[in-house]
This record gives sequence, C-alpha cells and structure tokens, in this order.
Amino acid sequence: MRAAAEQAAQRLREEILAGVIPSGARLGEVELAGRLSVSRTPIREALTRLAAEGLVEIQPNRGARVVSRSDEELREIFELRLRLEPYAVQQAVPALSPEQLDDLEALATEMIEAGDRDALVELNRRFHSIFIEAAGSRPLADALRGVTHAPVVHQNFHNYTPEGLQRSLHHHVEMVAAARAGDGDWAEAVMRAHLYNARATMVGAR
Amino acid sequence: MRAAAEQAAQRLREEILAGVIPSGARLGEVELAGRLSVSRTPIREALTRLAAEGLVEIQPNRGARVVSRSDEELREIFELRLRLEPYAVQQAVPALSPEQLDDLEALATEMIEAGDRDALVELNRRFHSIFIEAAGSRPLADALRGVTHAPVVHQNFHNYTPEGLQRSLHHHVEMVAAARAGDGDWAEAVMRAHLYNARATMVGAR
DNA sequence: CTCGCCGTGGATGTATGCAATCTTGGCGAG
DNA sequence: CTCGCCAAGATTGCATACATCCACGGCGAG
Repeated sequence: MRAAAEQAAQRLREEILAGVIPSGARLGEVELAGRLSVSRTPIREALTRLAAEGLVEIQPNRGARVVSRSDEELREIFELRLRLEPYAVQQAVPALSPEQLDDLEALATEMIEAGDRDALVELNRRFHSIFIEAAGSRPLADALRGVTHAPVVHQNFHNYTPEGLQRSLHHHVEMVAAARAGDGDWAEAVMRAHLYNARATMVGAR
Repeated sequence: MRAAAEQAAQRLREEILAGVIPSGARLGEVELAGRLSVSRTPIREALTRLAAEGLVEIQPNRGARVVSRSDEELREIFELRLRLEPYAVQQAVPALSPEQLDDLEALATEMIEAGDRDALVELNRRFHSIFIEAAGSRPLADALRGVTHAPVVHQNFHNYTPEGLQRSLHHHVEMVAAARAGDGDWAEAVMRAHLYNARATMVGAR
C-alpha cells in the first residue's frame, strides 16, 4: 500500500478538499486510474482509505461518491467538535513545544494577512492540527480526524460574514496568547467561542 | 467490496474482539487468504477497513498487526467516551422506539443472568450500540466506533471486581428506567457514573 | 570474536484478466 | 401515453501473475 496508493489517496484528498471534485460526484475506478496513471488496485486502496476518513462513500457494486453532508450532519459535527476540541486544546497547552508555539503564532498572523479565503482553509487546518497533535492522544486524534479536515471547513470559510471571519481570526491570536501564558483553561474557553462562532455562520444556533 | 471482503472483515473483527487472535499478532495476507478461503485482494480490503476502525495497524511493506493499546491510550479512550457517550444517551432517550426500549431491557436483564463474562462483552456492545444508533448522528457514531467495540471492553469485563461488575449491570437497568421515563438528564448521569466505574477498574482514577 | 556486507527467501505492492452485478435505453403490453 | 420487462454496455468484485521491497542468515574482513 505504498507509493502509488498513498499518492493516489493524497491527490484525491486534496482535490476533494479543494473542491475540484464537487460534492456528490461519482468516482469511477477506471477514470481515476487513467487520470492518475496507475492501475485500479491502488485506486481501490485509496478509495477505501478515503471512505474510512469520511471523505467518500462506497456503495457495494455501485462505486464511490464524494460525500455530501446535510445541514443536520453539519450541526452534529460542530456538536462533536465542541465536546472534543476544547478538551484537546486544554490538554495540548502544557505540552506545546516552543517550535509549535512559534508555528501557531506564524499561522495566526499569516491567516490575518492572507487575502484568499481558499488559502485560509489549509492554514486553519494546520493551526487546529497542531493542537490536536500536541494533545498527544491518538484516540482523540482519530475521533477528530473525520470531522475537522472535511469539506465542512472549506464551505464554512466561504460562508463567513466579514465580522464572523474577523472574530475567527482573532480567536486564533488569542489562543496563541493563552497558550504562551500556559493557561489551558483560557485557551479552552477561546476554542469554545471559536467553534460557537463558526457554528453560527454555518447552520445558525440551535 | 462485497461478499468476500465484507465477510472476511467481519470474521477477522470477531476473532480479534473475541481474543482468538491475540494483541500484537502478525496478520499475514497469504495465511489469512488461505484460512478464509478467499484471495488476497478481499483480505487487503478487510485489513484496510479494520485499520480504519483502529483494530489493526498497517505498516507499509511490513504487513498488518493487531493493535495493542497502552494503559495511557486506555485512559484516553475513557476520556473520549466520557465526553461523547453521555451526550449520545441524552440525545437518544427522546428518540428511542418502543422496540428499542424492550431490547434494552431484555439485554440488561440478560446480562444479569449471564454467568459467562465472555458473553457479557457482546451483550454490552449491543446495549451501548442501541443508544448510539438512536442518537441518530452519523458523525457521532463514527467517532465512537473506534473506542467502543475495541478489545478494551473485552479486557475491561475481565478486570471487573465483583462489586464493580454488579454496579455496571445495575447501571444498565437504571438507564433503561431513565429511558422509559423519558428523562435524558437522568440517563446521562447514569451513563457518566457507568463510565467512571468502568474506568476505575480499568486504569484507576486519574 | 565482532561487525558489516550481500545474497536468498518470503512477504507486500501493483497490474491485469475474468466473472458477477448494476445501469440504461428501447420495446411491448395495457 | 405510461409502466414494466429485457438485453446490451459498462462497472465493480475477485483471482492470479509479476515486480518490488524487507527480513534474516551466512560469509568474509578487520
């Protein structure tokens, strides 16, 4: 499961997250095999992995499709993130290395300066990933994987109002400050606000 | 990805959860293919899926092994369950059908009468699954899948003290009562106690 | 005697052929 | 005209053959 399969999975992942392949699109094995210049076997590997990540959906004998999330599912995803990510941040803060703190700060400032909202998606993903990684819990990381890197975030950033986006970016900066102060409770509170703000622009409060 | 692959995945899952295949055991593709009378292709499919569920671990060019969880990971798993399952129960209670309530009650009483602890594992899994399913959130179910059906539970049931086991079984009964009363808050509280009790026998309180 | 190199055996990774299943367009009955 | 059936095409699912990589043991140099 290496070179070809891994590479195919990575490319498909990027294309799906970037929106090049739209939600609900059919993913034919032969088409993908031809386009990525590999055989169908690694393609099947890649699709199985992406299915496990929740990016695509495989129906027996009917092929794979890019998942499309309903509004209801989006709300549920935020409900999950609200229960896990603040905890992750709190666990991460005491464990953050100086390099990770610098990375977080760089990402936070870079996001403020970035004009393109597409670029924000990737920066945002890396920002949140650092906290999750630093929390040092593989079960936690596994549970969050499916709900954080999903196209949800992409769609979310395009739905932000200017004020909502500003708040979101400011939350990142504040979380870095809380992390530098070693105050996990502070960071957790900001993360909660961060997610509530995102949820509000996404699906409206409950 | 059908008959053969699905069936192979199911059998491997069962054997791993039942402890027939010990933790850390190597899973050779040819060996499994021969034993399950299918080709290597569906075996690879199955292993990829089980890896996604967190039951096995695949190292490139070095095959698959059954995962073995450290005490630290077990603690993290309970931390996750404590944050998700009480919420799941609360969401599930208003949505439970009469049939599901009957099933829950049947499982709870059956577990009290069952003598064999191995049998308890499966009954317990079904009990918790009903709540998770009734919660009606696929993201939530996905997040919980990896931490609930894992060999953790199996090991846990064998570690219970007689008193701890009695408490655990009683919690199930009480949860059914709370569910029948339509009181989600009550059920959530019992679930929290249920998990704390399980965690205490597993790894000790923090 | 110890360490490092290399060859061999076995396992995984990939490609391709064949069988089974599903989709679809058209045709006929009502 | 609508609905249901059927056959052809296409696609997925499985099996097998070949290529590639890794683990392990023997051999030789120091």
